[in-house]
Amino acid sequence: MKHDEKINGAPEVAAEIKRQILAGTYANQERLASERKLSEQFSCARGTIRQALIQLEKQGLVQIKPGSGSYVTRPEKTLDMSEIDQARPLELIDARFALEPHICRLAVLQATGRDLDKADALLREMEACGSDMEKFATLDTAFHVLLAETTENSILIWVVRQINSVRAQKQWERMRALTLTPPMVAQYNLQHRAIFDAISARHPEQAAEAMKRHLDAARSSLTQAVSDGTS
Amino acid sequence: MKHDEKINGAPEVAAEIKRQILAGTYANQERLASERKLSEQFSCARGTIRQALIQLEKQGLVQIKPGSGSYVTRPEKTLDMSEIDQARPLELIDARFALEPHICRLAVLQATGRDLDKADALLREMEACGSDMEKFATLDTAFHVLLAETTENSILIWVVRQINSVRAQKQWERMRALTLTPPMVAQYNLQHRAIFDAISARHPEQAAEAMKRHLDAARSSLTQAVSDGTS
DNA sequence: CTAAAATATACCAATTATAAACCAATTTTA
DNA sequence: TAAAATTGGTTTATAATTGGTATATTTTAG
Repeated sequence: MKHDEKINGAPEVAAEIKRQILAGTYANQERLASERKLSEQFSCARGTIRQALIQLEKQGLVQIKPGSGSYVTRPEKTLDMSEIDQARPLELIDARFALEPHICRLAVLQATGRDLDKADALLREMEACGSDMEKFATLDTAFHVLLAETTENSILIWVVRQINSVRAQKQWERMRALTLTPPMVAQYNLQHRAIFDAISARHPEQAAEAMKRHLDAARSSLTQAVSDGTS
Repeated sequence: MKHDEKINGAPEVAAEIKRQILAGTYANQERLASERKLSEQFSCARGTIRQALIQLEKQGLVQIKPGSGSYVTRPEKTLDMSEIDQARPLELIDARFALEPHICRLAVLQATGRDLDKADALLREMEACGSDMEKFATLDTAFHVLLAETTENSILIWVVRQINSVRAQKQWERMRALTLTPPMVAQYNLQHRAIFDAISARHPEQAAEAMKRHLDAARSSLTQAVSDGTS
């Protein structure tokens, strides 16, 4: 694989090498090409390569040894927020499958009249927002966060908020545009109402099952959208 | 993907660049194209690009460095652990009740021979660590994190790691001292082994049920320790 | 028609990139 | 073991690029 790519500027070079390292092009502790070779591959001066490598060393991705070379030092898979916000939609669905049914069970045990009133208000808004998909998506997020808040479990509340902060931006708008059709909105409204009714009636397992059906529907529309997009 | 998009007006240009930044087109701290290049891409005058960038700088999305370039300054998502690092033990158990049974189901679908070998090694270490409760606690955490990693779901991995980082804190040491008795360790070892066996046998629901029994035991010992402490 | 916005152009100052040469440490070779 | 080759570390001067600014013209909107 040749790299006669036209990349100008130390930041761009650093980004490219970083991409290669994270993509697994180099093994850990492997010595990458000398600064002079790299300057040829990237068609830039050695000083530019040098600045890029120094930048990468500050990030802890490489270790520069004088007289020897630069070595990849990929310490460990450190998952910070920057990596989970590139999570794939199906990963998110799986995570929600893990969390939200049990959140429903806990919500049944903890829900107050106030909680139910707020949820009911959200549902009415959702059912009334017609073809405004972005508004529906916002309210949908609010509904699921509200369920988490109902549990009064600070960890669950925090996790659901973090996950939904991922969903609130990025390429998820495009995904919503593909999956959030009026019929799906109608189905979601019915399923939300089923969840709400089960919680109101204090039936933990019914609520959990209703949530599973809801997530199943979300997963189906997602996989269908993906298969449609790739066919 | 070329950007010969017909966009007229500084506000529109600013909106488009903002969209690209928020959509993740640019990495954080990445230098975007020079004002002259951007003016070509957007087919507009440099002054228009300039106004757009100045507007974005006021919004804190980019930082303009004279003579250097414009850099994306998307503020790092600060994962504010302050809300959960004082979570009560029972909240943690509930959160794990939500997450880990389903993680077991997913682990059954994803587990490789390597994963099972690593898990088995951890279990043997745990079974061999006798009365070294701190060592057992560390390995126990590693085991549950390993299950999450087996799912290859970056969100679940991240959540479990975050939750376990809470569990590693000081106040939990005292809790472990109260709950981690040799009989409990023996029980946990049996339950861990049951979880492992169910995953090895590719029985999702058995694995999930084994995990529920494990968490039930942890909850029981916790509530008992609390009632003993307060009586 | 008028005023605001966008364009086109030119120039300045700061930063960055380039190229070459030389040093010191390491690795390879004889 | 010693010499040779390679590598990162540094300096220097020069060239290219970039944002900052000003001006005049053209286009657009009211």
